[in-house]
Amino acid sequence: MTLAEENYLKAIYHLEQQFKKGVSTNALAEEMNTKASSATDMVKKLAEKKMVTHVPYQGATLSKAGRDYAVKVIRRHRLWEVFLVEKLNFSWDEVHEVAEHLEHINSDKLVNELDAFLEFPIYDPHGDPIPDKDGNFKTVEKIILAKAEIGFTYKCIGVDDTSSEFLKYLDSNSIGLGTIIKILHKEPFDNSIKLEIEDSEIVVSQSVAKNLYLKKV
Amino acid sequence: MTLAEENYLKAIYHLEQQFKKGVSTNALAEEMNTKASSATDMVKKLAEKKMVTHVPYQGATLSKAGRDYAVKVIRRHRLWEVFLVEKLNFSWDEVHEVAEHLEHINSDKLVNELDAFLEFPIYDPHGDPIPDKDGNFKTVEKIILAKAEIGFTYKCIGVDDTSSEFLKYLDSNSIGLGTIIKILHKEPFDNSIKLEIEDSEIVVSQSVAKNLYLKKV
DNA sequence: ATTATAATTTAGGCAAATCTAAAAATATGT
DNA sequence: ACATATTTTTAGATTTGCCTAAATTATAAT
Ligand SMILES: [Mn+2]
Ligand SMILES: [Mn+2]
Ligand SMILES: [Mn+2]
Ligand SMILES: [Mn+2]
Repeated sequence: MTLAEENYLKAIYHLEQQFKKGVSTNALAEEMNTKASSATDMVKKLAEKKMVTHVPYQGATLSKAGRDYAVKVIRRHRLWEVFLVEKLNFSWDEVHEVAEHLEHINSDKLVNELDAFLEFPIYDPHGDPIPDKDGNFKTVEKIILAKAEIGFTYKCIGVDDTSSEFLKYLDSNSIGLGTIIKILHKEPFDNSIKLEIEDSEIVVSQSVAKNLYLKKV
Repeated sequence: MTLAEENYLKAIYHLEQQFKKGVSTNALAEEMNTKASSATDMVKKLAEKKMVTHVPYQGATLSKAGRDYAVKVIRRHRLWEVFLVEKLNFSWDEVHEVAEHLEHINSDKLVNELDAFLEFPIYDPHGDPIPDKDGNFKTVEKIILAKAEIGFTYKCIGVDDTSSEFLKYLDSNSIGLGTIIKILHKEPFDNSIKLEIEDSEIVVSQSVAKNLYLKKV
């Protein structure tokens, strides 16, 4: 598996969560920051390698082998993110880019020893679950802030967007994993939401509301 | 700098130590396990990027920029080797291959934090010096076992060949960094050498004698 | 000083991953 | 149902790093 193939597998995996059907060429191209024609080429290559099934014009779906491989790359990515934060003083907005490269180093001993060194972490710095050596992980029960109910209290347990910009925004508003958030008001006009965080009130936009994962407490 | 370019720069750097003159195309091709025509192509590319100077038919020489870059990659390589041995339970014969990949991840923060996390090590697991953040490192005073003098006592401080086969051979003969070795006899017939190591005597071949670095004690 | 040998470069091609532009298939709206 | 819009695929190029085979240059031997 080449570096590009691994990145495409991961992208297809993530997109399958959203669009339950086959992953469309356009969606894949957008996720990979390439053109649709490039996505088509790669999907055909992955199909030849039995990593995806591809019905022309109907999108791509991961095979068992493809999903297993994607989970393996995701395991590496998230373990390296933990390493960077826990051991090398990276903040959660700095790890993604570097992990994007580290995830492609293919050595079982490396990954499994890293896992042990980190004492088998279950979540990465963004609240995402880390698959174990056999690819198993618990799916996290979570709702998006946009769908939280007024008057209830939630705990922040994850983010969808892991861009540096979004994470720095959260930092500057004292929002992180574990932060307790009470929903005060939802503004129908622009879908913004007023929150209470540690006795102070803030209003967040719709794009924030769609990228923050919560759990009822 | 691409991955291939970085590997070529490192190879040229290492070959410059031996052949003080320009590095020949054939030597470079052999080091890189490619063909001479490929080496020529890459040398021309590196020359365009001002990383080497290339006089056709006369070999390649690193420029200041090229040497600095090579040292940077070597720093990364050796730091990761220390990490693998010190933190992830790798043995000295397992680290090279993985470090060969890790060395290409280009993040100053990553490398400098790793350096600090490892408490600024000076030598890698094979006794090679680790350049600091500014590319400075002490050259190690060392002689090759083949040139050691009969009757004198030495300390093993490095290896030239870092292949798994050679390092495992050393392990099985209780030779490692720091091992004290007395030269008992040099056999002119096949250039083998009889050594005393911790009260036991062993005979090593010429190829071993050319790959072990010693320091008089 | 030629000639033979060895080293190096050039020429032409290939596979991976990308692109633009054009063609084909699917989806949508009235 | 059919024209239009959108999505997807194909066709043809490009770049990187590698190859083989052939031509060129340098080195060694007589
Ligand atoms: Mn990646
Ligand atoms: Mn993450
Ligand atoms: Mn390398
Ligand atoms: Mn080493």
